[in-house]
Amino acid sequence: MGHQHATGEELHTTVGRRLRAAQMRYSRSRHAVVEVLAADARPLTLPEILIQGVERGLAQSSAYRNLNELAEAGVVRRVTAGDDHTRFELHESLTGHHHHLECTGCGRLDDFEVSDEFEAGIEALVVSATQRGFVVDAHRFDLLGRCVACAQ
Amino acid sequence: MGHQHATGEELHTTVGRRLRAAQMRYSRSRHAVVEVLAADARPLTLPEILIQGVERGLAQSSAYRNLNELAEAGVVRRVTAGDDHTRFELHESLTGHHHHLECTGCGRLDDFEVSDEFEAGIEALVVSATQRGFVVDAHRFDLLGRCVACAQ
DNA sequence: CTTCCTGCAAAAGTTTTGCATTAAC
DNA sequence: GTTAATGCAAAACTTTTGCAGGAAG
Repeated sequence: MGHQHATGEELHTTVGRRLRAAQMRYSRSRHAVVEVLAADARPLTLPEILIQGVERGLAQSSAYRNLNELAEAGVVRRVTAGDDHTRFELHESLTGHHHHLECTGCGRLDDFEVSDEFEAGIEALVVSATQRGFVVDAHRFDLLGRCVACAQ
Repeated sequence: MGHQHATGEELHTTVGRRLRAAQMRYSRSRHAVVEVLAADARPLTLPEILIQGVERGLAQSSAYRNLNELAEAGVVRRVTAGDDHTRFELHESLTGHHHHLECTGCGRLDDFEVSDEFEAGIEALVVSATQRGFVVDAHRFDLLGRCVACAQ
């Protein structure tokens, strides 16, 4: 939903290609990680990934290792939020550029897309930062508040 | 620089008032934490705070405790970034609203102010999120890239 | 003086790593 | 068959907590 890759097959083909280009194998546990991440349009914590991954034979240490390796290969992106857990989502080159709604109650993040006008406005800020000698690669924009469940 | 409180005395008076209102004491170690945070216009990690704080008799466990308590009292704000360390800065009610430049090389964050037009553009997004049932309290906007030192 | 805060050391929680075994190609 | 990836258990780190002693008001 809202992903650039409509079918899972297409996604796995792309990921497989990208891993092979990095001399990495598309093993069963990496496949499981990608599958779990693709199932939700929001970043997941390691415990969340494990719940669904364990039944596909995914061990905790492999999950951590896979996520780091997949991030290095440009398949996964680390997402840092307000609580103790690092979160992970598929890379924007696979799902499209988006931002997040972060619930300060339960910690949950949901994907959130913004208007093109807003994205264009960011460009002016990039110029300003560049003038300070900062080389801009990306940006992060989140709205913080209460999700539907936590708003009571 | 860019802070609402020009003098340190004014800052400590405000902080002291805010703590007393919360039935908390402005102890020596809380004073040290505030002083260290006020000295830099960027969020600091706990190790960074300790380096300067130790010589003022600041213990690690007290630093963590103070930072959490000061955050609860609205004097300090937790800032989450890309690495393993939580960062802390003075609350925006003391320093003014701002955003951050985050270096993906060394992890450093620096304060960054944006135009009023950009801030106004965020309001439209808040409306959009509200329509999804999300109650917005705040926002976070960071530019990610390489700081002057890491850009080579 | 009474209550809150501190410091130490131990515990808790998340993430990483060493190494023998297994799976991918 | 080779080489890379896995799984287990142990280690490394960051952050929190219990409790006796000390400081703030």
